[in-house]
Amino acid sequence: MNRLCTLTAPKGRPREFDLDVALAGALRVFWRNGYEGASMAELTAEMGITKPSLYAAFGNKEALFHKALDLYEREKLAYMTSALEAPTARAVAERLLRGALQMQMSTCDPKGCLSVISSVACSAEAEPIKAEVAKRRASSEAALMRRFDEAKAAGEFPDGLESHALMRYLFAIMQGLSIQAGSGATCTELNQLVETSLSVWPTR
Amino acid sequence: MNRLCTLTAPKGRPREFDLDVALAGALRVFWRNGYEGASMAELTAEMGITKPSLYAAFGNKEALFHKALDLYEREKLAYMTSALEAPTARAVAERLLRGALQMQMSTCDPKGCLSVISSVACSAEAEPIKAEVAKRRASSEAALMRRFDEAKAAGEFPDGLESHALMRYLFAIMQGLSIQAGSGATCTELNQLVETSLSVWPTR
DNA sequence: GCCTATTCATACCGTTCGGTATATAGGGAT
DNA sequence: ATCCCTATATACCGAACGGTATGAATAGGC
Repeated sequence: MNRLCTLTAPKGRPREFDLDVALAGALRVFWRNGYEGASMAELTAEMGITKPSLYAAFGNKEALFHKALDLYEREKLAYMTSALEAPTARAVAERLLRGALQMQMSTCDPKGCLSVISSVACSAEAEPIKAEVAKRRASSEAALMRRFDEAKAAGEFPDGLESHALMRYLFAIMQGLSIQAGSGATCTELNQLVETSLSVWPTR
Repeated sequence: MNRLCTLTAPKGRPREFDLDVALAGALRVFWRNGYEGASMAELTAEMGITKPSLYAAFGNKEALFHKALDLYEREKLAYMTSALEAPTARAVAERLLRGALQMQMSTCDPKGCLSVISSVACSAEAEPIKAEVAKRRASSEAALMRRFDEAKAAGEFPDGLESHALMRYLFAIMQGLSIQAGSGATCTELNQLVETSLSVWPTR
């Protein structure tokens, strides 16, 4: 009864596709079209699998979206957590803005930010989707606010400027960046936006 | 053959609903749900008319959306054009930001900005919608840029700060404002965002 | 009163939506 | 070889989608 690997040969017929590859395909579709704009037909086409395979492997459309959102945060939003390690609040902001810019300049990924797209779209059916995205965004906001609280305690901000307000301001710029990227702004224009934001960043 | 008013009694059976009231209802639905998220069933319910009446009066869903977008710009975005008359670039920005804030604080209107919502959502079918919104936004951007060009010529900006870049920066903040308003930010938080943006506005 | 023109209400069109029942194919254990 | 379990492919489900055909209702022009 010596089993060398129980993971690679579980039981019945092995699946013929790669879970990660399929999920990456699903992410692309959700990213391009939003949750409601992504049809099962387009999803299965891009993932290279049939509908029953999709449902067996991922549950349903909403569960698939959650897994795609996990992948998105893990692979595409990694710069956000690492940016928090920068030495000053301004450096954090710079790494966040440049990270967002760099992501939008990728020619192989869809434009815009999946989180922003999903928090906007759309009808009543997608309310749980919006709620989930809001929850995750709140956690990102909390992390950045903690970092800015440190910066404020270190005296990096002008008097009267709350870390909470500055966090919200920085997020607004990044959200605006993704909106503009999604509606056809050029890399030059997005770069101008980042540079302008950095040039007006408050100093004490 | 003296006709006092050819407009009020055209020919056949008079319509039993008010065009403007119905259009206002359509605007609410598009505003809440986006173009694709708005179903004909919800539209007709909110407009208080039946589907054939809708098609006879407005054409089809896309034409109805265009008319609703016209109404939106006329009634809800009027502050944008009037803001351009402010004496300085900073005053223009202040009126734009406070105008956007005031609109988001209305308790009877949906949250977020219809233009932003429509430019994000959603699938391939809605590509002409995105294009139309992009066209209108470009005209708003051009108007603000002309105004900032004047300001730059008047020496209101620091050296190296282009009016184009500042216009894009201000739009980004307003877009971020509408994103945050649409995902449940409180009036206090949105007000903080506006105040912070104004407090860092560049001066020469 | 009758014709014409327009609106209204109902019922329906074909298509697409997310999701599944069913039968077949393929690998591990015995 | 047989059994068991899982993945595959096809074909299908009811519901909702945007849009329309149809006939009754309601006005003006003659």
